Parts: sequence; structure tokens; C-alpha cells
Amino acid sequence: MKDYLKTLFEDASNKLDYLKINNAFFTIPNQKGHGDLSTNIAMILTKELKKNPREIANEIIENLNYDSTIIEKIEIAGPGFINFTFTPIFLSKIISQINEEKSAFGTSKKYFGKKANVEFVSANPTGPLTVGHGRNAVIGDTVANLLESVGYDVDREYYFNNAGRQMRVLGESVQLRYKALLGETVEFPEEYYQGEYIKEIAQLLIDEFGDKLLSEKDETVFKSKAETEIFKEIKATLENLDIKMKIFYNENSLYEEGKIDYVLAQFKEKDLSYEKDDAIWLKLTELGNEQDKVIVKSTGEPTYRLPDIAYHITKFNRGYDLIIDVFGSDHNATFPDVKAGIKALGFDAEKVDVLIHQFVTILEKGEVVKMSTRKANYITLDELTASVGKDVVRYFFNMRSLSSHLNFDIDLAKKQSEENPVFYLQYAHARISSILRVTIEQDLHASFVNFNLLNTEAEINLMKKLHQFQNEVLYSAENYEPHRIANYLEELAASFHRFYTECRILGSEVRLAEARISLVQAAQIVLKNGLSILGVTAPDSM
RNA sequence: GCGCCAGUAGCUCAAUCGGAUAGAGCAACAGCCUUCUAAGCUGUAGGUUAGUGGUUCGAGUCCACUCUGGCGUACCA
Repeated sequence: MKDYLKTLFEDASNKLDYLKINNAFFTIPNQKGHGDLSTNIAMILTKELKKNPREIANEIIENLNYDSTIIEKIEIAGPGFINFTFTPIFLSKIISQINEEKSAFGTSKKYFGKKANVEFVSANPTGPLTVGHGRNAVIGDTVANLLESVGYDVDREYYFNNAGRQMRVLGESVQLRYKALLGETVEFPEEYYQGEYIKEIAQLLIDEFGDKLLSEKDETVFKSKAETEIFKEIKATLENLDIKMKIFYNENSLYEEGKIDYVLAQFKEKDLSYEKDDAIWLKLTELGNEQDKVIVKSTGEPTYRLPDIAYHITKFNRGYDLIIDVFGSDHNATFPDVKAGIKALGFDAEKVDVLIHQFVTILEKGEVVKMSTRKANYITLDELTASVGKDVVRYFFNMRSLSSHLNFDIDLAKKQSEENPVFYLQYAHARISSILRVTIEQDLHASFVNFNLLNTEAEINLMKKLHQFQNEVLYSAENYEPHRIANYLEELAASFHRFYTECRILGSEVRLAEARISLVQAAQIVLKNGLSILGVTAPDSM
């Protein structure tokens, strides 16, 4: 619908110069009676043209050379809105299109040929993923899905560090548990990793090596076993949510390949770093940030900023047109430094978009659960997925905007009752499958010839909703807003359920019944395509 | 102190570069199954969009200040 109006306005701009300057902007009015699409362009132009908006609107309409089989009416309303109402027969054409394009409906090729990298989760292998990581994981994967829907070639990437202090502590934790399991009395410091999984890893080492490792001087063996086991589990956790990373990028390789030294040398050469108190500082104030920051500590170890900058440079060098980082809000202070560093080294920081999502608050029995990996006070993502199912987890984390805090009520999610909106969508899909099973038994088949019979309000509303899908996908992808898809699908499902209640297929006259079959098929395809973007299954029965 | 995010119906949240009468779900109340899945549908009720001021044809949305909450503000990541 929007596309048609856009071409109409483009044509008209040959006669009305002022239409060239403005991109016509169409919205769906939230009020019934205000048409199917509306534009406020006349009001925007008021100042520039120094004319009454309704006058401008009139002039625009006179110059729109529209097809009356497509547009039923155009009205000027309120202070100067131009409202467009489409003909039912035009609306119904979407049914054929959807049935032809099937799973491709909603996708576009707008960004075809572009490469994107979406980095997410990126938790260091110090313990199982928690519910807190779940939001990051689901958002990252869904944004990747959205980008693929609009044509991007997307790589999903997980960045990790297996070298730092935390990992050392992890190794030592395993080592201590190992000794304890073999009967030695050990003191287990409070700041070490308390989780049960540490003991399990220690047990694996006993199974494998017996007590031979008691003589190990340092934690290396324990650390590397821990890393292997924990990563195995992390990957399994992600796969339980249908998330598959393409690349696991090890921070350590940046050192091994000299990329850290290179960046350091670059900063020095550009006179962007200096030494003070035995540390190396980056002149971030010169780059427009608040204060200079340390990039190499006096111990000789870099701070996270240096490898992060080097890491992002590899992304540029790997040829990505779009680079997305998904972070929790606890990282919101880190990226400005990194971005400034990248920019200073001559890379186009505009290609990098950082998605900061707010924290998940876990509620159990009405109480807030404070989470800490180290203290082993957490609910794992696996436990959650096991208890409520992949679909609920994915839907729940996708249904809110990133910037909004998310309350995850464990008890509510476990309920699996009608309070859970994901079932509403899946139910719509399953209902359609059921209809299609029955109609086939009755030898009724989809027909695309009598769409003029689809003229009740419920049918027309459903067709209008179907029209919206392509724009929703594009808009959600370009703005990284998975929750819009969830909201859209709830509206679509509502339109369908209303249709289902008011319009029957069995018992209707054959031509009408068969036209309705093609309509519900179209609705089912769109539900399925939308759910698939969210990573939620579309069941055929419930 | 400073920075980022938020504050919208009893609860959880939407609201498309600022648009028309701020919308859904859940919870509450009243109805709808002899016919394609009632995990559904219809209706009622529920609001000074935290507050104050400003910008303009028009503000939940933009600006300023205040209040409340989350996260940061490291030679941790």
C-alpha cells in the first residue's frame, strides 16, 4: 500500500516541486474512519509554503493520478491530514502474493550483497549461561534473523577471553575442588567460584587422571579443562534455543597475531598515547571523550579497551558493512572509548551499532533474585529453557523493547497458561492448520478468483494486517526492534481470531468458502514467517 | 557529583523521523460453544502518560529543571 502511494507522490512531484523535497511519510491511523494510510505532509509543508495546510492538501490530491480500482477514496481531515482508503479488491491481491511467495513473503532484497556481523552473548567461559545472558542471546539471534530477512549475509559471532584473571581464579577453583574430592583439606576462598559445576569438572578430571594431578603446581590443566567443559555446555545451551554461532573469536588470537601490538604502535605513531605512572594512556580527551583512559596497565597487561579496539578492527578488515554489538546495560560505559579509538585509527565507526539492552529482573515467588555467577546464585538459562520451553523463552525475551527493563516472572512463565501470549499466536496457527485439514476432507480448496466476496469487516481487517507485514519486517530490521514483530503478530493473530469467530468456511457457499481458504492460508504463512523471525515454532496442533 | 536507560490503566508493556479520541494482554465484571480447536470471541470498567515549566498549528514523544528506580562512572570485563 505504501509503495503505491510513494509512486503516486513521486509522479505528482513532477508537477509540484515541493513534493520533491519531502519524503512522503505515511502512517497507519489508529482511529477507524481515518482511512488505511494517512500522511501529514501538507501540515509539514505549511511553514515552507506559507499556505493553509488544507489548501496544500487539496492541491496535492488534485495532482495525484490514482487508479480508482486501487484507491477507494482520499479525504482531507482534521487540521490537514490526507487519508487514503483502499478498495477491498486491491487489498485482497495480497492473498495471492503471499500464497505465491510463501516463506519468502515479508523478506526483501534491500540490503542484498551486504555483509553484517552480529556479536552477542560473548560471555567468558567461567560458568553456565544465566537467565541474564538469555536476553542478550535471544535479541542477538533475532536481530540477526531480521537482518537476514532484509537481505544481509549475517555472521553470528561470540567473542571470548580465556586468559584473564577471572579464568585464573576459575582454574584455581577447580584445582581446589579436585584436591578436596581426593580427600585433602582445603580452604575454599569466598571469592572463588562456588557453583556445583566446578565440582563436576573436578570429578571429570578425577575420572580421567585419578590423583595424578595433585602434583600440578599451577592451575593451567584445570583451567583448560574447565574452559572446554563450560564451552561445551554454553554451546548446548544456545542450541537449545536454536542459536548457532558461526564464529567463536578468541581474544587471545589478537595477541598471537600481533594485532594488539599493531594497534598500540598505531596510537603511538599518531601521538594518541602517552606514558604516565608506568601505564600507557589513550588521549581520549583529544578524541572528544571525557577523560583519558589506561590501555596498558603498569603491570604490562592491556585493559579491555585495547583488545576491544583491535577486535573491532578485525571486523572492519573482515569486510563487514554492518557491525552490531549486543551488550547489557552494564557495558554502556565501555563503548564510547572503543568507538573513539576505532575512529582515530581511520575506520568508519558509523558502521558499528551498539545495542544496549536493559537488565532482566528475575522474580521468583514475587521476590527479586539477585544473580551472580561467582556466588553461584543464579538460575541457568538451561533450567529456564527446560522448564518453560524454547518458544516461551524466545518470545518472552523478544516481546519488549531493548531499552525497557524486563521483568521475568519465573512462576508466571512456568505456568504455561493462557496468560502467556506466545500461545495466543501459536493457537492461531494451529487453528488454521486444523481448518485446512478439515476442508481438504470436504474437498474444498484454496481459490484465488472470487476475492470480491471477501467483504466483511473482519475479512478486510485481516487483509489490511497482512499488508503491513513487509513494512514491519523492514522497519524492525532497520531499527533493530524485534519486539515490533511480536506486537505485530499479536495484532495479526487477533485479526484472525476475530475472523474465525465471525466468518465460517464450512457451510458457506463454495466460492466464498474457497476464497476464505486462501485468505486463512495467507494468514498462516505470515504467522509462520513472523514466528520464524522470532525463532518460535508454529505448531499444527495444540 | 557526572553519564546512559527507564517512569504510561491494579499488574506487565505498546504507541512507526512530534499527529487526529494514548492502545493491547493479564487481573475484575457481564455475556457467547448441537456446526471448521472456547489456549477463542463480544461488551463494561479502568488514565492529569512521575511532576513543573518551555518549544508549536499539535507533545507520552523534543528542551530545561525536579522526584523515583536500574546500570555505569577502574591500571575489572
